[in-house]
Amino acid sequence: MSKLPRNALIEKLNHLVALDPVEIGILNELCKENGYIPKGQSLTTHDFDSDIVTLLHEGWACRYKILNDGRRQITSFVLPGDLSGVRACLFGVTDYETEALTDCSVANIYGSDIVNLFKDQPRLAAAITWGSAREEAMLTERVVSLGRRTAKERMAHLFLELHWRLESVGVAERLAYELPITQELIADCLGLSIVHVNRTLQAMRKDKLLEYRNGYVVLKNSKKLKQICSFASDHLEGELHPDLIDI
Amino acid sequence: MSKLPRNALIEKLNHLVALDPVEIGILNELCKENGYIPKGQSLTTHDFDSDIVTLLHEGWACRYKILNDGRRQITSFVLPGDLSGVRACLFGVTDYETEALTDCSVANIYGSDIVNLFKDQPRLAAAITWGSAREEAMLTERVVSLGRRTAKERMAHLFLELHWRLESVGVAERLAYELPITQELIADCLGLSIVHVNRTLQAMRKDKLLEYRNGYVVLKNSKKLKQICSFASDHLEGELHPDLIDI
DNA sequence: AAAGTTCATTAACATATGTTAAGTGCAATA
DNA sequence: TATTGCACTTAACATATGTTAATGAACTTT
Repeated sequence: MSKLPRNALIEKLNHLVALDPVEIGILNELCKENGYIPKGQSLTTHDFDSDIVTLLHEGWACRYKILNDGRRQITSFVLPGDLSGVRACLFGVTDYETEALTDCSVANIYGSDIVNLFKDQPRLAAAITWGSAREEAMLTERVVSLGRRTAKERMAHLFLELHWRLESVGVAERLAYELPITQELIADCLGLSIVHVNRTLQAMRKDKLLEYRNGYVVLKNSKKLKQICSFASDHLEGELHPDLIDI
Repeated sequence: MSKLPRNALIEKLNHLVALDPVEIGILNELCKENGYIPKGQSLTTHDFDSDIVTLLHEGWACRYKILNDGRRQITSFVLPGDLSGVRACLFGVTDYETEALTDCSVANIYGSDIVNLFKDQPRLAAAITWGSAREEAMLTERVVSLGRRTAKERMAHLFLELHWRLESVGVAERLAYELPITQELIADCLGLSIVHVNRTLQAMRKDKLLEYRNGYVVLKNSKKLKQICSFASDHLEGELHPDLIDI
């Protein structure tokens, strides 16, 4: 048996439920088929026909929508341990495009295997549902940012959220991480212009809040950053309902 | 046996899966216990202790977050047929407050009954998951609005979305509906100031796009409204994965 | 090494939207 | 009938952020 790639999904779900060896085996079995997606390529599946859910092992992707005149809004970043295409798989609809921002190594999971979890493995199904719930929580936070936070606050929040997420799958250092994207992408995520992202970033540099150069972020003063945007991560934690723990 | 209230949840889920009589029976059984929540009261449950999921039969509520200096962002409106507190029930966390905007009639559902659906009724569990997925889709759309749409476009989108949702549970006329909320709430939903909401609203009135007076909305030119914000509802539809249909 | 790309940076200027504040109308209450 | 209060409206003014455009730095390609 060949060596398994480090499976960030398992690591992530393990925060929620203590997975038993059988469940870990099932997940590893699901993720058997590895794939590679070059930077720039689409990950979107639109219906049941291409019945594949993608698990990101390594790399970055993003979900976005484009308005008819070209304005783009990034709705979320897809990081290691995240699944892409669950909704398309379960319900045959997608409402956004997904694109690889770097070269990505992935696992291709058969949609029907995910579906079968719902029939046979309620604990794992619940854990995956929890992944979706966490994404909903992050979307909620993004709504708050875009609706009511200033540019600086949005920025602080994004950088902290990314750090938190990367840390929870073991891809960040204590106060730093690689951010392999352009300022234009940050702008499209935060609902700002690229020029204003640059301005804001420099102001934050000057204030010794963070460094961000050459695709590498250092949180210089994470306490202050958290104050600025009242960052909280507790709602991204969570635990399984008692009745679902023992099955 | 007393007469059951019209159950908007069943109506909504029925759009996704053709529920069989047994399933309808199960849902009605879940929703047996009726309740009443006066305007202004909180609906939020924060943990497993108050293990209750609320189904809104009649009335309006909203989810929101408040920043430390008082800025408020409404993240979603809760309409008849919507469940409140599913995430708190399954995972013991909430990340927003929920408040009744009008007097509400509800059903109180035991959280553990919802949990049991995951164990015993995969189709119903999937249908409820689909409800969450739909909410995620609406959140995504709100992110796009707040990030990249102008005030007028946001407004058009909100009014169309509300109409679409109310229609899908049979609470709207063909081109009109009751909107029992203030302009301040609309502002907090669209990330605008109350003054600018008023300005925009009047401009849209003058352009014969819509009427909105005395808590009653009339879409005067819904075709134009849809053009303005490129409104689409297909991603709110959806169907169940073939493998889940026959169980 | 020259030419072309892409991304970051800066400056000057434009504008959509926010803020403050005053006034109107209506419904609830006394 | 007077009074209060809340939501809506309007106007004058303020500002955070957008737009356009030019420049520089680092890479790639030829």
